[in-house]
Amino acid sequence: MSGAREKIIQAAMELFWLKGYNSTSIADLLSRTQLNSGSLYHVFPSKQDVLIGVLEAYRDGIEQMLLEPAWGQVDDPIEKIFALLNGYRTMIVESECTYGCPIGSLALELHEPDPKVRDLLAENFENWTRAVERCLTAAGKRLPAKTDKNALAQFVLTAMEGGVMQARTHRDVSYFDRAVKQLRAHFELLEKAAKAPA
Amino acid sequence: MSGAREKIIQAAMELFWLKGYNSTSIADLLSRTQLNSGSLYHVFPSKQDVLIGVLEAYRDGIEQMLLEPAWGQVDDPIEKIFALLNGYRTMIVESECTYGCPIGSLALELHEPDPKVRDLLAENFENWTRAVERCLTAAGKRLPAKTDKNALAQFVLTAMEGGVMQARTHRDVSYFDRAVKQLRAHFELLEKAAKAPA
DNA sequence: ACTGATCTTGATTGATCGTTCAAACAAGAA
DNA sequence: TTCTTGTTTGAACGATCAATCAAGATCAGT
Repeated sequence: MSGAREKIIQAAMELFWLKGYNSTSIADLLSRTQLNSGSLYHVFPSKQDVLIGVLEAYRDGIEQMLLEPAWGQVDDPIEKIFALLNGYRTMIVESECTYGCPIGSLALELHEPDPKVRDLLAENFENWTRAVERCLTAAGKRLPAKTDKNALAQFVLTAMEGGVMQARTHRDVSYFDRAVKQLRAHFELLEKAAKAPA
Repeated sequence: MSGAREKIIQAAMELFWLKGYNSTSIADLLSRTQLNSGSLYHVFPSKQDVLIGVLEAYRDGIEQMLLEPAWGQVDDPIEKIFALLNGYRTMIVESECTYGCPIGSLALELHEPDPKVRDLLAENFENWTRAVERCLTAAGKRLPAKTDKNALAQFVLTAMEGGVMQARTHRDVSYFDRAVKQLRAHFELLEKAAKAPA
């Protein structure tokens, strides 16, 4: 019964997010968790296994860590999507525009990831878009019938990742806000098109 | 008259793109350029100065490296935008879906960049969006008069970066294609709205 | 040929990296 | 007690990192 694994995962989630994977050393993890190297390597055979643990934690925690907080008091399915984006906006502001999506940052930092790692990154993205896609399906006839909901859900992720990237690069939330505003405009055009079909 | 500087920049552009900044060692640069460490440090005081040189090279080369090749035989201003995106598509395919935007990858990899580095990253993004914005301006009345052309240009970058990120994560161009398709749909809705104002 | 500035050589530095492992420790079963 | 099994300790390892620098080479100007 050692809480070592949880302690390490928690510290690694924060450090990988703050400094990235390559720039986080085992020594960083040890000093943060107050463990010895042997204990860490008893639980995780290698640094990459810590990364895998972190990605699994994000994957398994998307509901309670991300969706539930954002959707607390939102019912409208399309507003749920923008509530989710607004959750990211909050994190950007709270971090003084240094926030980066943990998954997106890792996806770009790791240039030749192990298949297992790449699969977990993809799985995280998929769970995210699937959640958005459920909202789109719930929106029903407010969107044109021919709408490719999977592609549109991916587009929401695209807008989020691109917006986060630019906001951090410029250290200015307004870059994120403009991306969301454009996405909002796109949704309004879609809703208008659904009402008055050509 | 030493071509050392150019040799290093060229090698660094490729290596930073392939492996990232942190994972590219000075030794990598030396073996690639067949130089000795002293020569490199004679030209660049530190590794970060190599990065700065690379970012300046991207900034100064955007016309001939990126825009001219993509716009060779395209006149229509809106098609120019999609020709630019198609250029990225080509690079994704040619790299077997390992392509990452050099600037975007660096922007996410460097978590606490020197102000000079951050400014250069931002400058690169700005030049890119400015080029797109010129296309939007050239499109004139095909877009609604109230269109925020700066925000829309940023949105094109957003779509590109997000699409590239997902295509690489999934090792599948179709993720990029879907992002472009959604952007295309957005432009078509805008053009339609411009013709028949509410 | 001489001088001074510029550039190159490559062995070397100290720090830090991920990882290992023999030894010590803890706790339950026999 | 004694044996077993699981866990922790932390010094140490070899590799690699960015960076240094005294010494030598090269070149232009005189």
